[in-house]
Amino acid sequence: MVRGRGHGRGAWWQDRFHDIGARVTAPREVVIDILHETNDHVSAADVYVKAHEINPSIGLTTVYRTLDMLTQMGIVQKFDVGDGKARYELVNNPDGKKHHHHLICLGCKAIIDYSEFLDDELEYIGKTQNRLSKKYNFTITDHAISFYGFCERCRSG
Amino acid sequence: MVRGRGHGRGAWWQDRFHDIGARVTAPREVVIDILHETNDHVSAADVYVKAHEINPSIGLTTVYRTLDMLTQMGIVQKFDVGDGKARYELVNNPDGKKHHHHLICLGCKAIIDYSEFLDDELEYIGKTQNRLSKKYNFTITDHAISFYGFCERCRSG
DNA sequence: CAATAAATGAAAATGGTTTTCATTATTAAA
DNA sequence: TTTAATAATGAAAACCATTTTCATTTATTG
Ligand SMILES: [Mn+2]
Ligand SMILES: [Mn+2]
Ligand SMILES: [Zn+2]
Ligand SMILES: [Zn+2]
Repeated sequence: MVRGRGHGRGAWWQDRFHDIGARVTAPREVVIDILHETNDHVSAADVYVKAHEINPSIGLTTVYRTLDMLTQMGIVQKFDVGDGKARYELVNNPDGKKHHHHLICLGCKAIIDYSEFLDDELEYIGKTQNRLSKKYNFTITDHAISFYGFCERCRSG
Repeated sequence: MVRGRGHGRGAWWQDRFHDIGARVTAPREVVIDILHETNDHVSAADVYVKAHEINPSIGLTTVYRTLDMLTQMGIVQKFDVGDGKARYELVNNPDGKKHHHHLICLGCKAIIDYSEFLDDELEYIGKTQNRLSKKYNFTITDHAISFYGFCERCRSG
């Protein structure tokens, strides 16, 4: 781990960028700031709208490219709710959310984070992961648990 | 063509169709046959190609519509691997697969079914589902567990 | 068979995402 | 600081899975 570079707030991701030979640019900084400021599961278009408010010269293409790159780096988690557009959220970094999973409403597509009961999860996932990777000769690097159903508002309709 | 309700091979889905007032048509029969014959996680285009071989007059639109309808009815499970096209598989019916989850290769997008260790899963999921639905006032109807990683072939490259 | 409405297929539209390419900006070297 | 190399950018176009439209066909019921 390279140290002595990231001083000051918000420098951690710049270190990560330097480590892989990627440049620190204004559009990238804006995108990451936006991800920091929201607690939501945002689409590329969501990010683009906010980025455009901050700096109208930032294009949608760059938003996509930055989100892809951050996903590749493991800084951002990309996932799908079933409405045709990918969602993104900061995860597993100093300023982002910790390991968690989702409740997804099939009605309004709302996403609820949950990170309770992680000890039970650790036990179950750990054991299962071990057995599966052995049995199927498969290197497991990540997992996702999603519960589907209906939120309070959508339960009536 | 017309069979008595609940009698004969392949009639189970026709009953389900009748029950919701949907008609039993040739294209729908072809699509369901194709889903039966494969053990794969197929895309709409995959199904279309096979359907077209059997009956060239069947259109892609109808394949989409049938897959949607079957998903709606819970006969088919639709899900996303991250390559931009939805996948479908028969599930939870007399001729389909039983409850299971997936190992997804981030390299080649291969999907491995697993249904082992269901007793451990039942315990963990059941407990967690109970606690979550109470805490978030959320009616849970389904869940998905996915492990991501790399299959044997993709581990080298 | 006739009446009726559901289902179908071809073509066009949609919409999220990716590609292309000329221009700009970052970075390390001089 | 200037410069050279090249990574990054944005606008527009392309892409492509999925959906919509609509005229036609077909399953179903009596
Ligand atoms: Mn989340
Ligand atoms: Mn499966
Ligand atoms: Zn809802
Ligand atoms: Zn693979």
